[in-house]
This record gives sequence, C-alpha cells and structure tokens, in this order.
Amino acid sequence: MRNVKKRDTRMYIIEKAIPMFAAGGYSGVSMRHISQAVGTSAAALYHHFPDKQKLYFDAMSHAFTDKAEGITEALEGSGTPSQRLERFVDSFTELMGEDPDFRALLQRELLEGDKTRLKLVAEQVFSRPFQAMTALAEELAPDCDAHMLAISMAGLVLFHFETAPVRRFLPGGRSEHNDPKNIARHVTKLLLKALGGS
Amino acid sequence: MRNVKKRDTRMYIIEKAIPMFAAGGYSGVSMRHISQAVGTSAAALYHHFPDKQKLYFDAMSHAFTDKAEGITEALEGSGTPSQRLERFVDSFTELMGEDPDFRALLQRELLEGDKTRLKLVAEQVFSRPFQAMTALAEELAPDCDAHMLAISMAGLVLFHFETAPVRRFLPGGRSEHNDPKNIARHVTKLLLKALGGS
DNA sequence: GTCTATAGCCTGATAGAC
DNA sequence: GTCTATCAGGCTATAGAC
Repeated sequence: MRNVKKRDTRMYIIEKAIPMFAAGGYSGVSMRHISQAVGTSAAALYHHFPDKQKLYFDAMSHAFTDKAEGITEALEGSGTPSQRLERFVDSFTELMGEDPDFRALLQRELLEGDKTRLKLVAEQVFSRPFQAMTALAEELAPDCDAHMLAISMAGLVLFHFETAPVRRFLPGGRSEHNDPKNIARHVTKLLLKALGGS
Repeated sequence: MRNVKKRDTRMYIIEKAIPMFAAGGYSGVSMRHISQAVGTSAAALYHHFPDKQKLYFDAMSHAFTDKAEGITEALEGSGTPSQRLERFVDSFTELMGEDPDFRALLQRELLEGDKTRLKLVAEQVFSRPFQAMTALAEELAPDCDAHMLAISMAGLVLFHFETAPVRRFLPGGRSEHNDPKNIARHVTKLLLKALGGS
C-alpha cells in the first residue's frame, strides 16, 4: 500500500507540470517553479523522478497517450470515407480546441524534440492514429500520396489553432475564426471539394 | 564614421544570434553563448543592446523583415488566379526549404510570442503579404471565407515542414516527402482541385 | 568598443535529519 | 516522503579600466 501514495503524488506532479511545460518549454520551467505549483520542496521532486529530463519526458508521455485514442476511434468507425473524414475533422478540431496544453506540447515537440524522444512518441503514440489517417486518405484519393494527404489533413486543422494568437492582428481576422466549429466546417468543406467526396 | 563600425558589429551579433534563438528559443540561449559565437565577451553585447530582450527582438525583426517581400512579389504579379496560386505555393515552399531558421523562429513566435511583439510583427511584417493572400483567396473562391482560406494555404505548406522530424518515424514516411518540390506539387494539386482552378 | 571582475540571483541536484 | 541546508555553477547585468 505504500506505493499508492507515491503514485498519486507522482501523477499529481505530472499533472501540474504539463501546463507549465506547455507554456514555457523545457528550459523555461525550473524544478523550483514546479515544486511551488505542486506545493512541495524542489528536493521532494527528486524522490519521484531521477532528474528534470525524466520528469519532462513522463509528463509529455502522459499528455500524449490519452489523446491518441479519441482520434483513432473517429477514424476506425463505420461509414463512407467522406463521413469518416468529416468525423475525424470534427473530433480532431474539438480536441485541439478543448486542450490547448496538448496542442502546445505537440508544437514544442515538433520544434525542439530530440530525435530519440520523437521516435518514441511517433512509434508508441501516433503510429496507430496516423496509420488510420493514411488508410482513410488512400480510400478518399487513391491517386494521391496517402502519407502526404494525411499530413495535409492534420495540418489544415492545426494551423488554424497555431495562428490564433497572431490572426487577431491580421487583415480580416475575426473572433469567429477561432471557433472550433467554424474551423471544422471550413476544413471539411475544403477537403471534400478537393477529394471529390460523395 | 564611428557608427559604421558599431552597426557592423551589431549586425554581426544579430546574424550569429538568429540561428541560436531559432534552435534554442529565448530561454535556451544565454548571452554568454551568443558572445562566444560572436567571439567577444558577454559584457560587450551590452554595449550594442540594452538587454537580452532587445537583442532577441532585433534579431527576430531582422530575420522576418527580409522574407516578407519575396512572398508578396509572388502574389502580386500577373496571371490567372490559379497561376498566381501555384507561384505563391512554389515560392513559399522554396523559402521554407532554404531557410529553416526563419521557419523555426516563426513557429516559436506563434507558440510563445508575447502579445505586443506578435502585434508588431503581424502589422509591420506580415500584414501586406497576408492581405495579398486573402485577395487571391477571394478571387479563387468567392464563396469561401478569404481569411480562413489564406490561413489554410499557408498551413498546408508549413505543416509538411513542421512535421519533417517526426514523419520519418511515421507509417509511409519517406525522404521524398521532405523535398520542397514534392511538397509544392502536392499542395498545389490539392488546392487547385478544392478551388476548381482552371 | 572591448575587456576583466564581480554583484546578486537562479539553476539542477545532493546530503542528511526527521 | 518530505524537509532544510547547501554545493557548484550558470544566469543577466553593471562597474570601471583601457
């Protein structure tokens, strides 16, 4: 029963660290900052994690693993390819809209994740949902490179969120453009037209 | 004539700092690191910049200002909307392919740029090229929200570069997918089909 | 314009009491 | 498991000689 307490504290630390790393990145958040948010001393963190790197890695893994399932579900269900595309775009947009920490961590890993960590995350977390995306892409447009089309599908959604903080200051920028429902509608329409979905 | 030397050194510092900030971000690069790359002491940097923030800001401004022009040109030339779209995608892809520092800095600013800096960059650097993009979007698809379509156009290109380090480990990932020419071809084809270009 | 020296603070990480 | 105390070093920024 000793382990129960330890695991809970460990998970509590991870859950406090996730939004901090999402906002400040690895080098922008110190162990002292995290310990303060957790409500403990910095030394105590080292009882649960051997060093800062491991804490960061575990926080990231936890943040990512949960999310991959929801996306895979939307992709592997039944229905015509067009219906599944629409469902994927909807659920992916909703996910990005409701969990900014996940999105920020994803951006950060793409930007500065080291190679071994990226490989691990790609193979253990994103491989399955991405495979489902390429399968759908293949059905939708057999004449197109499925890998590239899958990336385009994800990028179309993600970029609207990534640019939200700057679009406010760009010509034609309005707050409706940040509404996940509008983003999903725009992206679905664009993709269905491009891929001649029925 | 005193200023000439000072300006040169100042610019030299900026040019050394740009790739470092692109790789490590603001908090990941110290004044000592920069001074070492420049070949001077840390104290000397403070003769040219009042503090680290200002050095970062000036480096960013310099990295961005140059680039905006090339994009605007491709958009404002003559030709049918479809031709101009193709030319925009080509030049934008080429730019991203040949200047990874610019791309990384752009990603970083979207991720963690503070509001006043984003406003400045948006209004002074990206406003004109983005306006040209929305104008093109309007011509291509009057029934579509021009602002959202312009974002989609940029996002389609950028995301293929952003994901390059991780796509290597994803199903179907091949090195050809990183070739700017292939990316441009894929994106152009997708957009022209979606927008019914002639 | 650049240097050395240094102030004052923050960093990751450890030692050892409880 | 958590604490206080601490180490060794890095950080931004400044002072003052040259």
